[in-house]
Amino acid sequence: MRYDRSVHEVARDLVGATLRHGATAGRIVEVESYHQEEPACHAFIGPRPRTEVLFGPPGFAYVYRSYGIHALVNVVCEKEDVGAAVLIRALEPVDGIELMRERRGPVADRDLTNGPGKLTEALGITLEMNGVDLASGPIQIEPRTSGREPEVVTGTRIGITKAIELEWRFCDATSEYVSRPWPAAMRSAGRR
DNA sequence: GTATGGATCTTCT
DNA sequence: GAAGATCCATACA
Repeated sequence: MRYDRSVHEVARDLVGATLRHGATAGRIVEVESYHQEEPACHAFIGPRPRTEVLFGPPGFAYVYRSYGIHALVNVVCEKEDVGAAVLIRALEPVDGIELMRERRGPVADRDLTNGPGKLTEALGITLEMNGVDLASGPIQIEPRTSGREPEVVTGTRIGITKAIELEWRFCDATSEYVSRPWPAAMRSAGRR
């Protein structure tokens, strides 16, 4: 997978790919793209110590702390010095499901990885992995080569207060593991 | 089923 | 001091 191109193209291609860390892996079913041109992106205000990875070369992991509690994982895209990344928001468990259950505690299987903070906990991805190389590091991404074809649908991003009009959320409509139900417009169009 | 508040930390005002 | 790319427990319908 090449990451030195439009963050939105990469986001679409990541739906259906596999995110792997150690013995655990999941099929990516929901992502969002962020770009320094819009205010919801951490890179909007320019490079800061916390966000320097966003401005580094593509193909690296940007892991940061959200709401003081959770680790969220992103894939850095576009060329160096451009701050853009794809946030991984939900997975379907594929490998190491027992280990995920141990890490996540007593929750339903559906809740193992259907949120950005949940999937990092289930896969054991921590803040220490900020800046690791996805081509050689502990976190790997395997492009979809066979198996189920995702039905990619787009919508507005979730959990933000700025640039909420941009439809930069990409989901697999065939998956039960998206983090939230579809926006009303999608449901009324006949999707689930 | 929806609604609300707490946990906890980095960054900015 | 406040807000944020969140999750969970609890309360109520």
